[in-house]
Amino acid sequence: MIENIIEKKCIQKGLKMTDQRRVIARVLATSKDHPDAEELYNRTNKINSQISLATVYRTLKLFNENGILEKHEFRDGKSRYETIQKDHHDHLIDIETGKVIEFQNEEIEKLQERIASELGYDIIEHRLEIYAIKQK
Amino acid sequence: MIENIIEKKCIQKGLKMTDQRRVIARVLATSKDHPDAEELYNRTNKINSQISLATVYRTLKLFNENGILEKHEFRDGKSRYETIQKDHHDHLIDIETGKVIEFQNEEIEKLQERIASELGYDIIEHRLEIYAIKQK
DNA sequence: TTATATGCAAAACATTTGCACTTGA
DNA sequence: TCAAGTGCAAATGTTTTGCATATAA
Repeated sequence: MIENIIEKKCIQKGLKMTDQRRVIARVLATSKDHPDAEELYNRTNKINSQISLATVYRTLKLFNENGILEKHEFRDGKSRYETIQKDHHDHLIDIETGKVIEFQNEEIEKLQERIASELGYDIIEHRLEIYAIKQK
Repeated sequence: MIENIIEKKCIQKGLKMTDQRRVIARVLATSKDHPDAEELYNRTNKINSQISLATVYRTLKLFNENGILEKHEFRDGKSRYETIQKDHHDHLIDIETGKVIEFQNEEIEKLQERIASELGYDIIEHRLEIYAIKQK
């Protein structure tokens, strides 16, 4: 009985584990990029062709609502997903190749906290995306 | 002949000034919020009911491509527009009310430049959005 | 057993586009 | 005049949903 980190979280949350969810969880756990729904549909179907696109969408939504996945909307019109990591990071997107690079910067995090606090707010989440091109 | 700043920019860029574009430009120039296409359609139609939603979309795209408008995609599924200001700013979105607060922070800008540079990139644009709730 | 999940196809939603007609310069 | 802009309706692309059937617990 091979379990992955996502499946463990599902069980913790009391989510019913169907074959479809197990496969989607496995694909997500082993994806090191930021796939969209269609791409996940393609990847899961190589393992089990009984998974519909609708189920992929429903499962992504469920996992996102349960704090298992992060949903990103970079500027290409489709949502991309990533398993939630221990350490928060932001993204730099190469607008020529679409490549996504992750980075961390504690100082920026703190500055955001300070800005929100000065405006009388508590941060729920934030989004920092840098769209850039390779230096020539 | 009453002109606004947007209309001036259009003329500078050599864009043909139709009645529709003039009305849309006027509405944008006097909007202090971040309206979406449908909302702009409603506002322009109070002035001239001969403007179609398709033309609003086409004009927003045109203005955006010509550096007249900024297009934002906050997390509500529709694009919002704002005239480009002299000084760059980012946004804090009150997720309970939808209110958008603008803020500036030079330090964050510089940190981003440094991060991109260290990764070998030049920034084309960036997006920093803080989603927050009022402190209790 | 039974509430919940699924597949399928249709619907929803914001946005774009083809085409015939109109208009600004 | 005539290239460019417009209105309308149809098309698009992503995501959601209604409903009948299937399944985990």
